[in-house]
Amino acid sequence: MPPGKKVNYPVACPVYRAQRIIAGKWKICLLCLMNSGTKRFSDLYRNMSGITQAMLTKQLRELEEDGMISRYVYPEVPPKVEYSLTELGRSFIPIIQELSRWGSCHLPAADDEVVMPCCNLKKE
Amino acid sequence: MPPGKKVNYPVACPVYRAQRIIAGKWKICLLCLMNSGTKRFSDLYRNMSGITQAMLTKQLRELEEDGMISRYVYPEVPPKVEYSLTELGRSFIPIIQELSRWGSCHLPAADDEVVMPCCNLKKE
DNA sequence: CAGCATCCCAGAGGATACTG
DNA sequence: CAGTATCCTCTGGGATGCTG
Repeated sequence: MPPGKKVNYPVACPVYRAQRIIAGKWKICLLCLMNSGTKRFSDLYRNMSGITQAMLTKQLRELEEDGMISRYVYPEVPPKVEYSLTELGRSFIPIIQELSRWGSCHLPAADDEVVMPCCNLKKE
Repeated sequence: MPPGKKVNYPVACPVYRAQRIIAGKWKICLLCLMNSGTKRFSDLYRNMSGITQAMLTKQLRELEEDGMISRYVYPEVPPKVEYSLTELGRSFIPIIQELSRWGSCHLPAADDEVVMPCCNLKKE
């Protein structure tokens, strides 16, 4: 290997920035669910088994901070909050589909295999 | 949202299987380095600032278990070990490049930005 | 040179209870 | 309904030292 530049701790690299955004345990899942349209908190909660409300809130906040989703609060009682993908969020869906395709082609499937909703859209 | 099936804890899903494989802090970095050809342990170690030998060994073992890289030990003293991408490993490089492109286009770059070697190859 | 063995820690993830 | 607020657990990642 030529002298070249050392690869620094890769946090600042674009690939790693991208990876970090979807690193959360439920992030991809959420993006996939929202890909089919705007969703209420309760919609998401009811359709993800295993997640707690606290965790769901946290993951949603993080996705929002990263600009992947937007949050709209209706001024009502009881509260109503809707989440939807932003442009940025939508632009990431194809990569999720790539990952899914790669995973399906190259790796052994488990018995309890479940395919993310959005990944069934463009399965060639 | 229609009743449909609940999305189970997404560990068994192809996307998540794929994600887990490259989830390690140094995995993508290693794949990128090896993309330019076979590398010795010391090559990798010297070119990644911040990693410890213990950690490097661990990450390499995991990539090997996942079939992403292969390991060849020369029967010599002192030891000489070479690592290289497998077919599977090579097939993942394009996705890394996608991630990099997405990260570069859509996200603010840091000052100390470093781009993974392999990500400069196919930057359109 | 290319590891393995130990010990350690921060933070991601989770359980549970409460509320405007 | 859509959240906070606390507290707890587990594991990915790291530091350090030793060796065939």
